[in-house]
Parts: sequence; structure tokens; C-alpha cells
Amino acid sequence: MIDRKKKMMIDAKAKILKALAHPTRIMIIEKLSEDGECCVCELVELANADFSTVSKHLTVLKQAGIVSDDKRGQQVFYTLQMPCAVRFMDCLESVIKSGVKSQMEMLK
Amino acid sequence: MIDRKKKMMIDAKAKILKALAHPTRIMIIEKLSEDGECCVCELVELANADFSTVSKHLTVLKQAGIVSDDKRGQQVFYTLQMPCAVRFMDCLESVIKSGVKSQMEMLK
DNA sequence: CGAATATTTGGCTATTATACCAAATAAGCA
DNA sequence: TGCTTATTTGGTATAATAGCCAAATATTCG
Repeated sequence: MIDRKKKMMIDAKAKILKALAHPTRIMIIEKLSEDGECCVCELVELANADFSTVSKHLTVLKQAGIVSDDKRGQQVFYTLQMPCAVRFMDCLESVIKSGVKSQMEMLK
Repeated sequence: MIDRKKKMMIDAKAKILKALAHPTRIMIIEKLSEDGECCVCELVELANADFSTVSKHLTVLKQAGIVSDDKRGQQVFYTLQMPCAVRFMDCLESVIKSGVKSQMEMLK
């Protein structure tokens, strides 16, 4: 069994991970990491999806504390607030690449 | 726009993140990290869920390359294969804790 | 003020995930 | 062989997600 405090921590982690677990949101995060803050319209172009769709993805990221927003004029600019998310993505990238490599080894 | 290779990498990352993004699976991963390999029955006890439910969670983790399994006798033992996942969980833990702290600051 | 632009919200549908139960499979033992 | 234990698989009901369109909101500018 597991105590309540631990359970809450696990649920909090799950919430963040769920927010990260979507291709469009990953693209957004990586873009924000590379370019710094972006307005929604830039991210719409990147994601090649509906404006409303991207806006909803950004809401998910914001509610998980992964990005923050700042309205200036008509535009809203989003900024990455969780650098360790990107570090983890990079780690995943090397895991995936080495996985592919070892799969290719098996095929020999 | 984004090229096909990049898109595939992003989808692969999303797949792994999706596999991580469930409280029961997080519990399993942390347990495997602390205790080393475990049989399914130990994880059932931990998760306080149906045997079949836990088994399906383990299948998700295995298909994402996060754990591996080894059948010995009647039991199947699962082992964590992605240590950086746990490192990221730890990072999340400190992000969550500092978030709670800064929220409490705001309440003062 | 009224039009134009940027973004969010509401509503709907289609797809996907989750949990449990029951049944199937597999291994070890009497 | 037949029984028990450990685990997986199939079926199904329910809930959560994702995407698009249309409408609402907010801001700037003429």
C-alpha cells in the first residue's frame, strides 16, 4: 500500500507527464526551448493545425505548469517554464536512437 | 513545417511519454527502480488493482521499451530498462515541490 | 464607433484509454 | 494426469482526449 502524500505526488507527476505526451505539445515545447517565447500564431504555423486546437494544447501545457503566458497587445506569448522537460526529451532521443540501433543489430 | 524524420522522432517520444503518463505505471516504475526486478504479483499488491489491470499496464511499459520481462517458472519478472525515466521523475518531484512552495509564497 | 486581427471557448463527434470480470494459457506439483 | 498458482487475453462499459467549426472576447487602428 501507499500513503496519501505519496499518492498525491504520483498523481502530480502523472498530470505533467500526460501534458507532455502528445506530438503537437512536444513540438511546441521543443520550439519554445530553441527559440524562446513564441506567440500562438507561430506555433499554429509549426503545428499545421487549427488555431483553436493549438490554443487548447497550450492550455493543457499551462495548467501543468510547463509553460507560462504573457499577453502583450493582441498577441499572447508563451514561454517554457520547465527546462528539465527538454532535457528529458533529449535523453529519450538517445534512448530511441540506441534502441533502433540495437534492433538493427538483431536483424543482422 | 517539419520533415518526416523529425516527425517520427517526435512520435516516438510521445509514445514513451504516454506510456509513462499514468499513476499506476509511475508507481510501478519507481518500485522497479528502488527494488530492482519484481514479479507481477508484487506489483499487483503495490497498485491495489486487478491482476489483469496491472498486467496490461506492464504490457504498455514493455511495448514502449521502458521495462523488460523474464519468465522464470510460473512467475514473470519485470526490470526497468530506462533509468533516465526515473531521473526525470525525480526532477519532476522537485519542480512540483518548488511549485507548491511558490504558491504558498503567493498566499502570504 | 466599426472593422480587422489574435486568441479562447463551447459544442459536437470520433477515437483512444482504462478498469473489471471471465476465460485462456502455462508451469509446477501431487 | 489433474490441480493449483501466476499471468495474459478477450470482451465490454465508461470515461477521457483530440480535432474541427462556429461563436465569443479582446485589442488595435482607421
